[in-house]
Amino acid sequence: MRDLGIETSGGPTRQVSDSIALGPGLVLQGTRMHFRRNEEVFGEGEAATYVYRVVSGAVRTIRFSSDGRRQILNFYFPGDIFGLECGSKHTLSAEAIGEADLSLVRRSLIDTAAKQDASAAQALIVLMQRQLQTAQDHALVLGRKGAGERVAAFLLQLADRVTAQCEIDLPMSRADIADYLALTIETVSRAFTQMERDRTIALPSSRHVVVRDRCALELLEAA
Amino acid sequence: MRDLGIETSGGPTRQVSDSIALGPGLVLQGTRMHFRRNEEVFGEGEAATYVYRVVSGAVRTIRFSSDGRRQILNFYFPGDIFGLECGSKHTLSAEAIGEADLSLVRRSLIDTAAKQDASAAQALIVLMQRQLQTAQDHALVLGRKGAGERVAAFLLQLADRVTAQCEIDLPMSRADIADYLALTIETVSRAFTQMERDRTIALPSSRHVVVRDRCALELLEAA
DNA sequence: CGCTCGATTGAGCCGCGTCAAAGTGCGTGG
DNA sequence: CCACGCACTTTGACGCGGCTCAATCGAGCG
Repeated sequence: MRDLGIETSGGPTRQVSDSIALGPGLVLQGTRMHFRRNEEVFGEGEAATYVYRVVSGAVRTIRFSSDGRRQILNFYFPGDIFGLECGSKHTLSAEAIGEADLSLVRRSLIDTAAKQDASAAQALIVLMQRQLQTAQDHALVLGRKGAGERVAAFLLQLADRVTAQCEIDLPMSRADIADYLALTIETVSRAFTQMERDRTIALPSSRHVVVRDRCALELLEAA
Repeated sequence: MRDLGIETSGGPTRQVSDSIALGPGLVLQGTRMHFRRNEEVFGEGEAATYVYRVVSGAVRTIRFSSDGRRQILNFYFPGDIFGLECGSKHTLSAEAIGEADLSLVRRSLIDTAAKQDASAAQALIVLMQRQLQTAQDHALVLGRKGAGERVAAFLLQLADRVTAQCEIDLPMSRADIADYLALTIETVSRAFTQMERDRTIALPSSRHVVVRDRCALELLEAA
């Protein structure tokens, strides 16, 4: 893991105080850090010292299968919390997709808070439950959907997380989408092209998607 | 959900007191219940009133995709705890695979215990973490492995959970295995047959697997 | 003995991966 | 400002792995 720059003040990355809301009335002080494009936040096997909250940008969590192929397990966007998905050691790695600002809180602080405040512990459990739910949804997509349906599900999922419900700015590349959906970049690209042909979406640029017919997309997902 | 038979004493199913260890020195009283083959333990959308521990037999958790295809998310064996994977409502259903004895504990009791005892809350979080880890492993298998590798991974996973490291009694049908691995029964069957031809396993009967060459199995899984 | 349900085996097909070649956008340097 | 290079995306041709459909087999049970 790169130097977190918390003990060493005055590093090149600006450090702004930030906070993570854990429970009602319980807010933990965090340290803000900047990560560059494709920079690793933490790696598989490392000690899980911090929990992270996305302030700006986006983060992907990765695991590699034994033959070296990459599987993206989840994407995290501003407001999302990640890094608590494991015990003492990380079982996956996390990378900034583009330039990203994260807020860090020591796990030890969180554990202490959870011990003293039942509502904090409850909030932690709810966070874990949401993560588990997401992982199971993902398994369902990977197990039971075809290529077009996977891409449709992905777009709908993003659309629900974004303010402008029908304009999606993709922070990630086709390769990232492919590795998340367990497809190839070619298949993802073809799915986008097909949807554009069907007037379901518009693609003003490869990273900008306009949902023109949400119903058609939902129909596609269900297929 | 079927009548839990807890308020109504003297039902047809025998009720034996049992317990669930939540933390060091913290054990919750549970009620033992018997479930028949393919009987539903709880259903998607129902209120999540209980947490369950497998005493004997095996349980599968299920979700259906929008087109009606079944995905098995996990199998639970004696000692395993399930039913805490969601908030107030179940987002999946659970069924007994064969005859099964389960120990039930009210969630309200667990929540109370977690509020009063920090180590209990910690134990809950560890349980959730393990579930999350399992779900992510599953996603990796579904996303990145071929048919033979999936079946190999499945057998190795079972072998590690069973006392006799190389003799596996499968409580579930080929259909269950197929729906867990997101394959068809035919493909699962062919994978078994292939492994038998390669002398990697022996199949004295369709539900009984003998691992003859664990290394070959591990090699297959990694493929 | 014959029925039924689950498992196995075979033949053929189709969706997605693989390989290869353009096409596009953007930053860099002349 | 334009030329170039690089990374990313798109598009096409083709092959293969796993799904579909169908028949057979085997075990448990009335």
